[in-house]
Amino acid sequence: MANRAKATIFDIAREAGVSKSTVSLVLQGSGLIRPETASKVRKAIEDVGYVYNRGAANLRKAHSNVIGMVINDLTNPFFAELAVGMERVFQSAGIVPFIANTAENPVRQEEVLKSLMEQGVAGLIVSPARGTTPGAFRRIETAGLPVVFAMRRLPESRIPVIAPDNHRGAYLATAHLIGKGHRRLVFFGGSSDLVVYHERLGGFREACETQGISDRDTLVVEGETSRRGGIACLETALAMAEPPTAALCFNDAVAFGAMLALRKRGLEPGVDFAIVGFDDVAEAEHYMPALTSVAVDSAGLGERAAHVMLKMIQSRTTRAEDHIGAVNLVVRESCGPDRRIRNRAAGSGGAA
Amino acid sequence: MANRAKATIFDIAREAGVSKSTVSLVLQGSGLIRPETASKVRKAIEDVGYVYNRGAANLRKAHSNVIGMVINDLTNPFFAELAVGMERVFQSAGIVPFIANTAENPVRQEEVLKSLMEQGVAGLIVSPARGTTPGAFRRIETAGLPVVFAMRRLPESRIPVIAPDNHRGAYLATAHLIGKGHRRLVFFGGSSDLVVYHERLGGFREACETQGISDRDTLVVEGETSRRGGIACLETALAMAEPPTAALCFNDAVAFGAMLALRKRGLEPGVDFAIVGFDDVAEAEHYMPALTSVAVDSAGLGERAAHVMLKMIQSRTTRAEDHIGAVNLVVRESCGPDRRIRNRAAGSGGAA
DNA sequence: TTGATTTATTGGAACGTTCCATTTAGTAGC
DNA sequence: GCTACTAAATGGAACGTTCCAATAAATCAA
Repeated sequence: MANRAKATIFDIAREAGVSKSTVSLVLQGSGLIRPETASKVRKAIEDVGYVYNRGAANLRKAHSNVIGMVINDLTNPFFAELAVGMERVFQSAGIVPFIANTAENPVRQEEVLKSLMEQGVAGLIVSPARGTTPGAFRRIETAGLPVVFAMRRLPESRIPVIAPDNHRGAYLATAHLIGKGHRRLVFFGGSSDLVVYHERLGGFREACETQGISDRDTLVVEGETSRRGGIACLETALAMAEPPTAALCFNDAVAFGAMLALRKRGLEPGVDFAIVGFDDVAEAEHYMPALTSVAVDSAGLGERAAHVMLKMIQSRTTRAEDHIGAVNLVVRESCGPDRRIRNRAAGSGGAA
Repeated sequence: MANRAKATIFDIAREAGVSKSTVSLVLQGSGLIRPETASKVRKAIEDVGYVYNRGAANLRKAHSNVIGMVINDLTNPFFAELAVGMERVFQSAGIVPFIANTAENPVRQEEVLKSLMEQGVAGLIVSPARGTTPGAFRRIETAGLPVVFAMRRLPESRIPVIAPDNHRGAYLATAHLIGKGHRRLVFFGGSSDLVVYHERLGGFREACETQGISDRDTLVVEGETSRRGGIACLETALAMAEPPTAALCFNDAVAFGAMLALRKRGLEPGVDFAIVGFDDVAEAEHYMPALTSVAVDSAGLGERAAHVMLKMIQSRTTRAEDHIGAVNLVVRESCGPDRRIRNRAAGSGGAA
């Protein structure tokens, strides 16, 4: 069985006593060949341990069946979820997604994109690394390859974007805190080189304005988007003269960090200080106390992105509509009312 | 710029006024071409927006520069870490790893492996899905493609394995619990269709035997390897007539679940009941209480697996030594001594 | 000057497939 | 028995590279 040199359709042809063209037809599941011939060929394929050479095929065929998925941080379950969502729909479309991780490194991203293109992918779904230069996708665009951005967008690009409604999510969360009676609010974590940051911060600010919280009572503490960053943010905030009583965090990791830091100081999250997260990762529900967070349905967005990509490939276009996914605030235990001014609050739905 | 039909080396050749062979040589960085000619060619490449067709190249070249990484569950940060470790070393070797997720589904795994082979990968690093049939890798083996298993092994396979020393890890953890004075121990989570399960359970059992804990005082509760599974395990264990006082959990997720369930019953993990996890994911350190766990260094194992693969490719072999990675127990706060029999314990290192 | 040697460049065949146009065999109509 | 058609199978060219052997140009030794 299985010679050293790998088998080709010619070997199969010889084995089955037909021509290479017939083998090719069988491989493609053409209805033109007689069933008996087909099964004879299929047996030969099995016997010689043949493996299809897609590279050779793509030389003649219009499009390949692989699409590339470029993710900025696979170790963040939030993005991993996104990838998994995409995979679900591609799988049922007979497309194989290859995932590559850029580890938030634009140089690495460049390499990965290049490699994916050379491999002849039919399309690209990208969650761009922080610090991606505006021109990074020019090559790809001029090559006419369909691309969609997921979760993140680039400042001035015309590439379609699939992302959650960050502004609204932040607005809802902030409004909730204000409704609970909080009057001194802080936004924790993130940094301004991310478009998402501005979107979320924008929602936070709008809610404050709308609901009559003055600028002097809102605070913004930038920081790493990690547990560690959250810890640092909380320390900073509580060191202030008139510290805030509630925080909207850039994401759940920051929120977990903040809660940790509260505990360390003997404060109880949700009682002594209200915390709201963003993304609603699986862990949020199981935390102690369970974290109130803005659910963005990343798997759903992944599916959406995959569908958009499928449609783009099918209609051979490189344009598509943006899709802003609905978000909703999942209220759990991490954000009770402001204890010190409980009486002042007209309070919408106020269990402690 | 950039015509519709994609540019080939012929287009570049015309543009630069040289032959296709010269262009090919430049592309490969051959030292044979005059520097001025080379830069002329490079300019042309830039001008026409050329993208290299690796499929065509692989038709003639011996080996491709992509290796496939097949992961059973990308949403588990533990495996994501593994992937990231591998990526680090491949990157510096000029190899592009494509990651594919099987979502613990053997059928999906089959598809993914097939696709990767068709793509002409140079090798495969696989963390096999639960329930993988013994024959699943026969095709690949007869094709002479180098494969290494990471983290998990298949019952009777000759494919090299890179994995942590599960037995020893479990032994260490169990011995630690016994040293703390616990006499009724339980093993939480996992199921017997995983080789890893038997390894870890084996370490647990050996420690119990060696240290004189009778079979009657040890308990095994199978369950999902998730938070949910951990919750269920704890409920089962505490419902018993003479419940255990300490648990070794199959992995950290199970441990988190168990701690959650303890809290729900008003019991304090680490004080009223000792919990040890396995894997030492990032979260373990930040939990409340911080989780004692067996650190396996998954990123390090990933790097190791990548190195082994590199060596296999280089020496054109399909054999390699197994590598069992060192583990160590990271003691934190989740496993104090048995309160009820504190006096009986000779106790090695016994802060509550 | 001539032949030998080195340096730079080139054309052609090959890689494993698909697709098209053609051939061959089989069936129906008359 | 002939033509007209359909169904099944086939050979050849093409896809975009790499590699090898061959050429052309430049340099050197005598």
